[in-house]
Amino acid sequence: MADWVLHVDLDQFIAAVEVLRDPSLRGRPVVVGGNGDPTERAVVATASYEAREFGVRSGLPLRTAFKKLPDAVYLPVDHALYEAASADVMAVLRSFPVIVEVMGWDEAFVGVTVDDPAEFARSLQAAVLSATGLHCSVGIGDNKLRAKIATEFGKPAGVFELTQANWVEVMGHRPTSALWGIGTKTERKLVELGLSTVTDLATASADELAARFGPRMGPYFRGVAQGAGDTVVSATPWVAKSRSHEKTFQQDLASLDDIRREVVALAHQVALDVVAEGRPAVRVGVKVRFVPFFTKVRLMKLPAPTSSADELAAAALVVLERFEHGRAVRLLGVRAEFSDEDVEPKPSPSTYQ
DNA sequence: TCTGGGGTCCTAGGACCC
DNA sequence: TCTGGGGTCCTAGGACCC
Repeated sequence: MADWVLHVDLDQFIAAVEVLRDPSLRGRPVVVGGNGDPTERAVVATASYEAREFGVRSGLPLRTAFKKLPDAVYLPVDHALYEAASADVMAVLRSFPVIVEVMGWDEAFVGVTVDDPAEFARSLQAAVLSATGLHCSVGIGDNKLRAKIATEFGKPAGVFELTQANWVEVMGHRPTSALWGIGTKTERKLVELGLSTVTDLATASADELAARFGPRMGPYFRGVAQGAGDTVVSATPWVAKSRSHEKTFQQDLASLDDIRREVVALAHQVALDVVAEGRPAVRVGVKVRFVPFFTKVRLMKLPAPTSSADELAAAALVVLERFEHGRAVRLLGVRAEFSDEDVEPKPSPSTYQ
């Protein structure tokens, strides 16, 4: 028996849940996003595999998707429906003798001690499918990083194992953006340092990386390229460090009065979440995305912690005054942050194996 | 192409204090 | 004299992920 980290990821989760609700959608290109109106300012939340064949994928503006695929089915995002489906899936996972760490609506790490992790992964898939009608892919790893990356190779509905034994063979030649935690920006900076592949990064100088990316991130990136990762799967419930609401306006806001009114409305929404958390906010932030598309954030420590909607709104207005106004606004956001105290410290990236 | 919404973590610089 | 270095708090910005 050995300890394994499994990563369970539901296939095209949102689209799959919509097909369960309306089986007539099966086999058709389905695009979920915004209010379901593809002429609005919004992006694709999930596209079914049929839609992905036409280049429609998560993050694509709905208007662009509509140009590529005018005949697809466009649906609004239905949070409550997906939350319920997600809870059903997590309950199935928890019915096994395992530790389940939920990572979002459609994915979780599963810590398990078994002889044959592939066989166990297939039993998880079968149980999820029979209980919920949803397919999932499972990555098997000797830590979270490898399990998470393995899942991509298992899609759709498959199982893939990635450990120290096959890491270099599978990952060594790939671009660094294939790693979890390295995106396009960091990939580009690494290429500038002459580091194109995972193996390049894994064998790079830790000192040079620290000089370029900082004392923690530099060595952390190198460790990721070596496949190093956290092995601890924890069922401890997630505790929010902040709560926020933001809104993109279908028409840009030009008047300061309108901007103030929307900030107050967002602050009141945030206050509902703060009250629900049962902890007062200690900082308030305001985000403004000006036309054409540049974003600024200002934050303020509150004179005293509060959960009051009026106090949060008043603070948000004070922060709002600190922006340079004059340009039209396409997005506003308000965020409340909670105290770091009383929250368990997370292991820092440098403590990874 | 005309770019959502909700989060987390790291870095860096200035203010302030000793 | 007008120079030093360290620590902490606060804020802005960047990057990444789902």
